[in-house]
Amino acid sequence: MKKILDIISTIPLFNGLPADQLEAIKQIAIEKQIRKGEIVVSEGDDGKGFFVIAEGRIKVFKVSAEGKEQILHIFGPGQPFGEVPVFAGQKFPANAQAIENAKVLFLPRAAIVDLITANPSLALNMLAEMSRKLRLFAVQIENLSLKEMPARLASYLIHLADEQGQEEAVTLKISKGQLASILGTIPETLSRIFAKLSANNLIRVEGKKITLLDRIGLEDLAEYGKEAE
Amino acid sequence: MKKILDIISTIPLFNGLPADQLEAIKQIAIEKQIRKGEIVVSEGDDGKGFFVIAEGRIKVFKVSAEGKEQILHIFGPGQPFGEVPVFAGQKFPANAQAIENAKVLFLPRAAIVDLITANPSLALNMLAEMSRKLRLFAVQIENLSLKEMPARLASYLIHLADEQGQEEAVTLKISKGQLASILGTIPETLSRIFAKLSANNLIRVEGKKITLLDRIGLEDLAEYGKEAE
DNA sequence: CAAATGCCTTGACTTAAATCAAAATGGTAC
DNA sequence: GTACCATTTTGATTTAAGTCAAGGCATTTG
Repeated sequence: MKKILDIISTIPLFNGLPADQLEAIKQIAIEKQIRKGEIVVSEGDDGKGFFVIAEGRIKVFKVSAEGKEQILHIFGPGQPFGEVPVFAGQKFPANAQAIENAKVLFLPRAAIVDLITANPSLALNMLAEMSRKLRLFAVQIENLSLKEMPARLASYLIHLADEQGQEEAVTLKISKGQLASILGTIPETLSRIFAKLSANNLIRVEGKKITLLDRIGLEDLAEYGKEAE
Repeated sequence: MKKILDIISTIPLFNGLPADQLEAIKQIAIEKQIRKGEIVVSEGDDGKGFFVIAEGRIKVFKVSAEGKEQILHIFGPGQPFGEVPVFAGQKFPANAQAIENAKVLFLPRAAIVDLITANPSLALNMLAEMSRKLRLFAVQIENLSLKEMPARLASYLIHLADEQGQEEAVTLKISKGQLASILGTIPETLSRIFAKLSANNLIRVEGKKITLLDRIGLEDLAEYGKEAE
């Protein structure tokens, strides 16, 4: 159990802020415990501030009329979410739910706007954060619209390997059902795609551990939507 | 043919800036004429600054290995684009091409960062701009992943009606082929969906003029993916 | 240990949308 | 007016992915 100030000082968004400003953030931050499964915000809620995760993970997602879920992001410790309504409009554009027990800091809108006004480096950090999210969304749109499921899964596995700094094996940190929701499909289909890539000797699946047997083949699949000849 | 300063002073992004700062922007802005069809930036290009449109329209899009296009945005006069690499990473995440003869202002990275640092209101305007884009992307992901084509088209038409302040008839400002690319499909499919909605008396299509015959029915279709009983 | 629950996989079938091909339409140039 | 090019529409077919249903596996819980 860390102190709030320790948490705040390690959050990338607040990098470069002088100590007195970190102290100011501590003063305005409201700590909140969230249990696994709990809804943090619902689409359409008024956004009176945004959140930074201290512990645990939060998924941000949309739901269709039939109940199908599309995950937009999964955020972990140190990451902010829910900034959109702070700066434009006022409603949250999606839902957020804890997928683990979590602790978040809530930063009220007015205070944050003041801080950004007073601290150019905070403004630039925030712009960098939103730019990264825009980039990720652009990739997600590309994947959903222009790639078939096998290519999407291959992309995801490569991305995961890079992220984990692994060459040959990656570990899923989420359930396969949630992976399906990230990739824009359903568990049945994902299961079949896993089976297909395994049959083609591109990967080996052992529970949550995925071994990348043929990195080149996966990259071709991710890029061109079919295996190299 | 307007003067640069006139253009700059009417751009929402620069709202609230003092006259001397507008003058400073004018000094750093580089004017560029772009002919219809010309590529402004390609995915992967180094981003040494971003653009603001003075005249004309620019589409921002991704392309698949097979050549299918997904339009992410179409921007018009007064709108900035290409900010992502200014604040995070340095490569453009997508392509941009003029769909009309256009004039853009290019704002070099270093100068813009200085301006934002010096002007909190510019920082907040920029954050608002990026927040709007994030919101639009979230909607686009929702549409691509969770809605079928008829629902997507219905959503788009309603959105267009709101935007144009029209109750009953909207005018497409783009070709149907490009609309298909916005909606994540191909012209053949879009044409069939138009025919289907027409057959169900939800709309009447006369070239680029679409009459919304049954707003309630369209809203139900957009929301639930089927017509009301 | 057995039962129950959640998660994942497999099978048979349906369906929305893409593909391929061709015709129709509309505007522009000569 | 006729020819040409773009764009859009229509038709026949294929295909990727979703649906529905059932079964397997594993983990937790009484």
